[in-house]
Amino acid sequence: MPSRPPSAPPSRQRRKEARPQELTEAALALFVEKGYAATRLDEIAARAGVSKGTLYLYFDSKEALFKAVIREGVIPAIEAGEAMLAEQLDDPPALLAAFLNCWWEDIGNTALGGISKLMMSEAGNFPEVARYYDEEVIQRGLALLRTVIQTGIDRGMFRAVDTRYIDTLMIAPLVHLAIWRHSFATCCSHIIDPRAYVEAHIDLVLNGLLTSETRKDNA
Amino acid sequence: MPSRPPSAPPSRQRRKEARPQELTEAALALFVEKGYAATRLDEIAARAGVSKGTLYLYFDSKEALFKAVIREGVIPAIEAGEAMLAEQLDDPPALLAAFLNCWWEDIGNTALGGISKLMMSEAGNFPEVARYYDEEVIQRGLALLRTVIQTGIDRGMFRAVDTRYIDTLMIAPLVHLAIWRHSFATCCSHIIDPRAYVEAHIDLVLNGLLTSETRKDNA
DNA sequence: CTTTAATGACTGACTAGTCAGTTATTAAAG
DNA sequence: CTTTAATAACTGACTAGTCAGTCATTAAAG
Repeated sequence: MPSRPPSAPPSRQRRKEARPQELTEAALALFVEKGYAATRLDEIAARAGVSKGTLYLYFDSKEALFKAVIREGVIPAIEAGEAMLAEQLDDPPALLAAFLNCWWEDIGNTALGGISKLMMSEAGNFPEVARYYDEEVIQRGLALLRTVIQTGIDRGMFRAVDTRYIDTLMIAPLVHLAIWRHSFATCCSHIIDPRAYVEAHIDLVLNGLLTSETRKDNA
Repeated sequence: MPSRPPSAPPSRQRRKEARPQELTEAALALFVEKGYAATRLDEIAARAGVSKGTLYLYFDSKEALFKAVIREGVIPAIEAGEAMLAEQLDDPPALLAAFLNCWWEDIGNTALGGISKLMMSEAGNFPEVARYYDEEVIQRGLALLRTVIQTGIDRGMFRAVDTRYIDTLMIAPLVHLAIWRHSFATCCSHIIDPRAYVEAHIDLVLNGLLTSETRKDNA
């Protein structure tokens, strides 16, 4: 065994840098699958390829690990949402469709979709985390949606619907699908094609929002 | 101890008849609030006003209790759904609106709404129960919805939308609200007015389904 | 290059506490 | 007295969290 590789350490067992993320990833998967209380720390450690003791080198407690899982998973979600905000508001219907499509592709269809289920399940057991999640993720995301729809209404392209809950109504079927895939989908046959589902949803709500003048009927 | 009270036993401690339901009610409330694994049998028994030992007189195990909670809660749901089927199909739009309203009032807004959350959370841990619930509740309910919508399409009142997931899309926002009220609603301010929410949903999807000829625009 | 010392990531056996499930006992009802 | 609903103390399995020790790696010394 001569000289060490110049730059990259080849296959080490020590991964101080990577460990926390490996652990939170493993924890997320298991928390989503089995729930917080039913997941043992030994399992999480094993899935991450370390021992339970190692887990405690990076996280003070099971609860601290849970919080880290949420916070770490949520930061990309916020960033993804804010990135979408950067788009122009020139064409509200197209922007709404794009927003819903992107939400599914970048959030619902990724590990973040599992966080939706996890938070719904555990909100009651972790009120502080739930409040954080509500304020930093849900309310922010809904505000983006509301802006798009309000613009559409202001420009006379969308009907003057009740705007109090229209944002929630837009996203609910997508969240529902994300949750479904982490619950019943794992044990029941009834398979859903996400693409077709999202497309059908967008078709439905766009036609529900558009005024009779703006919509191009296909009936 | 002379003669007993003529008709009603006044205040007994023994309630063989009523116990099972009292226990499943208590269990449902706690399972929904905290999740299955995080709920202790002592708590359930205490909430039902008995000791843990008594619980074992009526249910063999925690899992058996869980199954009883679901089965007992689900029977009324099936019956309520089937009752709605009995209605005529004369006016699909009105029937769809009635169905969604009734679902919220009779299911989402009752203890059954909690079962939605519970099953979503625990489906992975109880695959057999999930399959039972899927077949006996979800699929049956969706079939009813699909019938209504298909009739509307056949009669030219609804657009010829993709019917594969339209049933799920109709009910998803209501299930979402039911789950929300048993999760984030318990710890986050953001209050939702169910009536207005359901009404806004019906308005949106009816306008999304109706053809341009049939819909009366309010824009 | 080889040896020695130091480091710290990692381990797994252990402790303390929790909780599902059991059972010996009590007491009410017939 | 017998039967049965109910209890409360008990047990054993399981798991969150701890800690004394291991070992791969690095760096200094010879």
